[in-house]
Amino acid sequence: MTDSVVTRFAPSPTGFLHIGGARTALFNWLYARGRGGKMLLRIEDTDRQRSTDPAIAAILDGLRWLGVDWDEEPVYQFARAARHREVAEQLLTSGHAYRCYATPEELEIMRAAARQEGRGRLYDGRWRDREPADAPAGVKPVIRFRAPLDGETIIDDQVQGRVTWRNDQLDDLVLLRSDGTPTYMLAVVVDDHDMGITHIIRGDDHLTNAARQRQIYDAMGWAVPVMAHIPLIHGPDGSKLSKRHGALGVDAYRSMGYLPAALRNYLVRLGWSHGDQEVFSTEEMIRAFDMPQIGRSPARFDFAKLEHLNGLYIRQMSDEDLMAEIEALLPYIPEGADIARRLTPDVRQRIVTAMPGLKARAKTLLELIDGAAFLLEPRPISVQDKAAALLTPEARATLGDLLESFQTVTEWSAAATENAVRQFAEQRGVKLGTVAQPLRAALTGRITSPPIFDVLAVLGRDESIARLRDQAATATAAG
RNA sequence: GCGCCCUUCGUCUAGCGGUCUAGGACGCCGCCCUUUCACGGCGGAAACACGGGUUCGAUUCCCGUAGGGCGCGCCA
Repeated sequence: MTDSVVTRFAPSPTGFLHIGGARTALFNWLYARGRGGKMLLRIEDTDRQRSTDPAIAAILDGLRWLGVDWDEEPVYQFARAARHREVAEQLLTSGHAYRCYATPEELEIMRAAARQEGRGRLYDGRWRDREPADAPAGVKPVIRFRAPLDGETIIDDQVQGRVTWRNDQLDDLVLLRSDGTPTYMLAVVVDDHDMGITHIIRGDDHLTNAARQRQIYDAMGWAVPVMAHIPLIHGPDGSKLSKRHGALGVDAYRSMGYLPAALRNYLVRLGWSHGDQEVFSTEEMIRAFDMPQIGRSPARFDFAKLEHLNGLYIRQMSDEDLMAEIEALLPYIPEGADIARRLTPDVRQRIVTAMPGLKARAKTLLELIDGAAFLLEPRPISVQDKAAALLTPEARATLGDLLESFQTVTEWSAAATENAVRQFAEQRGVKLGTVAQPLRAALTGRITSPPIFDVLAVLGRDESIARLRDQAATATAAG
C-alpha cells in the first residue's frame, strides 16, 4: 500500500483529442509528474457504436505530440465488461441494486411527467421494491442502482469545494443495460477503483456524475478518490467551444504550426495560475502545478495569446532545432511534399543561416516557412503584387545601376553590401529606402523580409546578382 | 422544469477584510529603435455584473437578482 499519486486520463474514442481533453490530460500529467506519481490512460470504449480505432490512434498520437506521456499499457474499458458485470451482481446481492423492467416508452412518459411536476427525480422507482414474480415475461431488465432516498451526498472537490446534493435529487441510474453491458457510470467507478486511481481530475461536466458515482463507491465500501473538477474551455464568445472556435483536434494545432511546448504553456495557464508567471518551462510547470490555484470559472479560448506564446517559443529555440521542427511538420501540411523536395542540403543551410532574421518575424511554424519562401523558390522568383508595385521603371533602372556598383564589392558580406548600397544611395542623394525597398522586392518578391543585407549575404553573390538581373533594367540589357 | 457551478480590464488572470488611487500577461493605441516588416524598449487607455446585508472597514464573507455554463440517457 503506497500513498503515491495515481491519476488517469480517460477519453472516449469517438473523435480526435480536442483541446479541452488535451488540457485535462495535461493537468493529470502535471499533477502526477510533480509528485512522483503515475498517470494512467484508459480508453472508454464501451459505446461500441461510436468508438473507432482511428479515434484511438488520433488520441494517442495527439498526446504524444503534446509531450504528455502515460505509464503502463492503456486500459481498454470494454475489455473489462465481465468485471463490471461482476460488480453489478454484487450490488444486486447486497441489495444496492435491483432489476427494472420499465420500457423506454414508459421512461419517456415518466420523465416528461416528472419535469412537468417540477420533480428532480426523473425515474420514479417503480421497480425498486417489486417482487421478482412481477417481472413481465419476455422483457430483459436493466439493473438499476438503489440510490439512497434521503440524506445528502457530498463531494469535497479540490477545485469546486464542498458540493452537496440532496439525495432526493439523485435518482436510480442504470448500472447494466438490458443486453448485459455496463454503463459508463458503473464502469468508471469500477475501473478507477481497480486501477488504484487516487486523484480524478476531469472536466466539471462530470460534477453531477461525481455525486452519483460516490453513491456507488459507498455502496461497495470503496474509498472515494480525491476529486478535482476543472472548468470547461469555452469559445471566444463564451459559448460552448465549437469547431470554428478552436475545438479542433490537437493535430490541427500541429498543422497550424504551433509548438507543443507553446500549446502546453498556453493550456496550463487557462484556468490555472501561479502568481504573475506567464511562461513556464515544462520542469517549472511540473513543479508549480497544484489544485488550489485552479480557478472555478470557465476560460475562453484565445488564439491571439496562443500565437504570442508560440512566437516566444520560436524565438527562444535554436536555429537548428527550428529547422528540425519545420522538417517534422512538413508531412502534416498541404504543400509539405513540395517544400521537402526543394529542401536540398544547400537550401536547408541557407534557411538555417537566415533563421535569426526569420524567426523574429514568425508566430507560427507556418509563418516561418512562408518567410523562408524566397529561399525555397527557384529563379526567377515570383513577385507579390505589392512588391511588383515597387518595381517601377525608375526603380528597375536604379537596380541596374546598383548591379554595376556591386561589381566592385570584393568580399560578399552583409557589411560589405551594406556599405556599397549606402554609398550608392548617398551618391545619388536618395534615402536608403529608395534603393533598399526595390532591392528587397527583387531579391525576395516581397515588401517585407529580414534585413536586406542579411538577405544579400544568405543568397550569396551569384544568386543575388542573378535575381537582380531578373528584375533590373540596364542600358546593356535593354540593348 | 429540477439540481449543481460560475461572474475582477475585450481575453487569461493576481487578489484570499484594511497593502486597491485593483497588479501582471495577451490584444489595442502612442513613442523609441529601424531600409521594410518584425523583434526589443518605454508609455497609455481599459475591470471588481447589480441590489441588499455582516463589519469600524468590503474586490475579498453571507443572501438575493441578472447573466452564463454544466448535468438530469439502457452516451460517455
